[in-house]
Amino acid sequence: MRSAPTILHLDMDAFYAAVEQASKPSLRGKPVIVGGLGPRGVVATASYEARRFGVHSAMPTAQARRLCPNGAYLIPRFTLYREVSDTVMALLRGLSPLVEPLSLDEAFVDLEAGGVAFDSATARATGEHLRADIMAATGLSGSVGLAGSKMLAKIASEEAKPAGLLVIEPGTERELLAPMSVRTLPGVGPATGEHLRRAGITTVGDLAEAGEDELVRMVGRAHGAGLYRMALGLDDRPVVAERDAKSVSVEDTFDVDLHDRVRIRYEVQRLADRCVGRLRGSGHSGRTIVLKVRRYDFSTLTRSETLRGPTDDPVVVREAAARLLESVDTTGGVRLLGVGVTGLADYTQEDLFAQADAPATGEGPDSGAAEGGATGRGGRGAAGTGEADGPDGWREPGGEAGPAVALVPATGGARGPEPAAGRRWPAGSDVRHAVYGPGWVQGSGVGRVTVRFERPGSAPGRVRTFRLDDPELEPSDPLPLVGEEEPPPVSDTP
DNA sequence: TCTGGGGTCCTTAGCCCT
DNA sequence: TCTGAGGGCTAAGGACCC
Repeated sequence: MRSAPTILHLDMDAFYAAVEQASKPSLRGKPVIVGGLGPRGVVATASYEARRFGVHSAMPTAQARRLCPNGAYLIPRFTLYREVSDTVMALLRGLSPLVEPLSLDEAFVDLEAGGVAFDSATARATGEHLRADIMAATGLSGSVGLAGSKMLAKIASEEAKPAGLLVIEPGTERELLAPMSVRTLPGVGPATGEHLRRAGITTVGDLAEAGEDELVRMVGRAHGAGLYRMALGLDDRPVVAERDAKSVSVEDTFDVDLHDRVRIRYEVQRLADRCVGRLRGSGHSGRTIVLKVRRYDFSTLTRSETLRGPTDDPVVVREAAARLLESVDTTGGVRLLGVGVTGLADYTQEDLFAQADAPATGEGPDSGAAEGGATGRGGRGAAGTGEADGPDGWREPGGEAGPAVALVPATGGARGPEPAAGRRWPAGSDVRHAVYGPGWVQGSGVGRVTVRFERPGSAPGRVRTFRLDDPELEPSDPLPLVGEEEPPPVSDTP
């Protein structure tokens, strides 16, 4: 705990939705919902306009549509979010070498280590400059919290939202925390919150009063002791710039529960390959293979197997995952499958034992192809190709995700034939038309795709509709949010 | 109404070894 | 030599976070 508020927490406001509004002028001031658009999708981020309708993160998209039927529903574009995030993180690293990113839109900064702030006044000035710099560089607003510890800085930025800055002066924290809900504290979710509520503990002040022994008795040793310290405003965790990954995993939820055992086996193999692709991409190998199965009733079970040594061999991971699957009863149906690797080694090493006795397998999906497609099915499935998954797991619109488009029946994944229409146009994805220039897909279906032609710096643009296979229309990369010159006005006739 | 994806950390329990 | 305590490892599940 420091004597000056020199730990800064930055939280970008409704980040994904704000990026979409910045890049699509017609959406500014309108409810925008970014997330999974399939039947089992959930909301990743809702703009503040959408939140007024009661839409919030983690809500099923179907429910959001009922609450806010006129909102714009878009799939996430992680390539763009990552670019914007890189710009923001670079600004933070200009303040201090000690920057700890928590996600694309959040980070801690140790201002003291950067030598830019040693007291309240300089810390506040630094935070205000930062907000202005982020706005200038990205056109987006972020909220800043400043305090003497990470926990308090994070609480401060939450209180400052949206587009604000709050400093918690050391010495005032207990008084400030006391009336707040226990749910304000990091690590207190629905389960712990309910547990505490049943014991009559609803505020941080109640927690402090309960005492450490009582809390340890209620929620366990580590959690109880940590909770008590947080209730007193004590938190001495340092800002850590580099964090080693501890596990790598991939999972898919299917639009329709899978029943066919052959298909389930095939999906597990695909996931194993994707997982290895990610594992190799990160320069790791791992020793423990984990299979995750969520059944029709949402009950989730995991099975794991630890190998003699770390591996990044797709055959080894595939076979381990297949063995684990054999111990799982899937007769009621499966809504999610996942494959993960833990016990990571920070180097890649051949697993000679396993390779020596591992015959290459090539089991295909040739039966059981009639069941539902994954919400975000990857079309390639080859190991080592790398993945376009975002850090929050949403798949990029690479022409594969897009339930806003007429869904093509699953045809057995990597080996299936191309969809009849040839191309898919996920809502929100970037396109370029030979005549009209850059735009984005507003929606598609029944053989047509509707495109709005506008760009980050332009006025709201016009909408046009094309055939799905229009040769003049093609997917394109996102345009930068700021710094692009306004293009000449587009002629109204082709 | 029906609940994503990728992580981390903690707890509990069984087993083996010292 | 037997027994118990305790540590390390593995497996499974749960809570939480963004």
